Amino acid sequence: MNVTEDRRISRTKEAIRQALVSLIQEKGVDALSVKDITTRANINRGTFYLHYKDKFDLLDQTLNEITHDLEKITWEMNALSSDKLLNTTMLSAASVRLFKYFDANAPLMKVLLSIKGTNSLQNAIKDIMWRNIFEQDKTTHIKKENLLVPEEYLISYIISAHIGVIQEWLEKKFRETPEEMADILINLSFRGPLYAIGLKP
Amino acid sequence: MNVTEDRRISRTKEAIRQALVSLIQEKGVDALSVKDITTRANINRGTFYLHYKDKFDLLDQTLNEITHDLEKITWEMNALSSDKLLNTTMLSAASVRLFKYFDANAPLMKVLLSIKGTNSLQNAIKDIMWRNIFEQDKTTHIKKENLLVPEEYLISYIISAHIGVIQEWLEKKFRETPEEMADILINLSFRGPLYAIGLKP
DNA sequence: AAAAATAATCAACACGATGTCAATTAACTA
DNA sequence: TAGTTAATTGACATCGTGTTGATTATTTTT
Repeated sequence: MNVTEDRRISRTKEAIRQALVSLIQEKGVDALSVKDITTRANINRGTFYLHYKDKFDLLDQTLNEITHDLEKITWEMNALSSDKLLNTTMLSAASVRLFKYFDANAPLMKVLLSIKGTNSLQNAIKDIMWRNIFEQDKTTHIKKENLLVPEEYLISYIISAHIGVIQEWLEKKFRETPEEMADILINLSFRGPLYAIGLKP
Repeated sequence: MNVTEDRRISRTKEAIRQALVSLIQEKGVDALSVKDITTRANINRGTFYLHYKDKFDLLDQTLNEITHDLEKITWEMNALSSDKLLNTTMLSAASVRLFKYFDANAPLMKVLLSIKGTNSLQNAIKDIMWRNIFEQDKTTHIKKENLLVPEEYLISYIISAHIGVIQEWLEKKFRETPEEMADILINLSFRGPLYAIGLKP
């Protein structure tokens, strides 16, 4: 078996990806046809179907690639952390790295983040965050018997809050730097939104 | 000018609404055609176009009606509150009322909540919550100069968190009661997620 | 460098959904 | 009951879809 992909395939897929991104920015993901994509990508419409079943399959595969990227990043960041402690410095560094990735792929991330369902980026991020923040061999350990509310709602609350902030950021024309965003997110998470408001001392 | 709508129109729109809801549950909103809807609604396809421009227009108008309902509910709840104080009892009652509405319209709410963009239910809820929680003539007043993080991120964080919990709830087969959900949400909001985890004393 | 393998192109096809229209029928309102 | 308005019907052109078989072009292998 051969590991290297045929160059023609790489080129085609790359062209499709670029067309997808640019067209999403222009007309959104709903009003977007296979024909649009292939025309923009300068490839035959039939070629598209050699690689993807339909538009949704393309989005699915794209989602998988992005998810893989994100997992790789968090994995690498974890490897960097010498001690098994969950400290703010490490978290901040990881956040910056992720925000940079989001920034570089903003148009795609916007669309993928807005898709719900079992096989969504939201869920993928949910899994990644859960693994990296709560299920690690670190000092902070959550005891389920201590939970005041059902686990799933706690997760949804925290993850949705974070994704909401990221989405707000992605929609901006002039975005804060990844470093600033990491600060903001850590502030909100650790001091809490009520503190950030100024209600809690 | 006549205020009462022609009965035929009411019937047609009602049939379309019902067809929309049932079909959304079966095949989702993406794989859903005007033909599907009109067939299920037992009306002529042409009739659909007498009332809506296309599928998205139908979703838009539906969104507007839902938004209107929600605004009416919060308005009524506010009127009930005799004093101008923002107390937990009132908040809880309002939450219960809203959760009941979500419950009764679950299939539709699921879809509408998953739609992003300027004209989305997410944004409508954002506006409503903002008006009702932060901008009222009550004791709690937020001073923008006290904010630790930019206002928009704070809003996104809080609103997204709440919507995330609601969505998690809507996806369940056997849902907690509106009363239980109101408790959960108030617990998360006022004591904070970290407290709910058991990390904060 | 030639041969073998495989990807991309092209043209054509049937199919289904879309949006519109004019003429007709049916139902509602006043 | 008369007048108004909504719904139906059948038809139409248009567009995107997904597939196919034959052909060309490019890449990989030997």
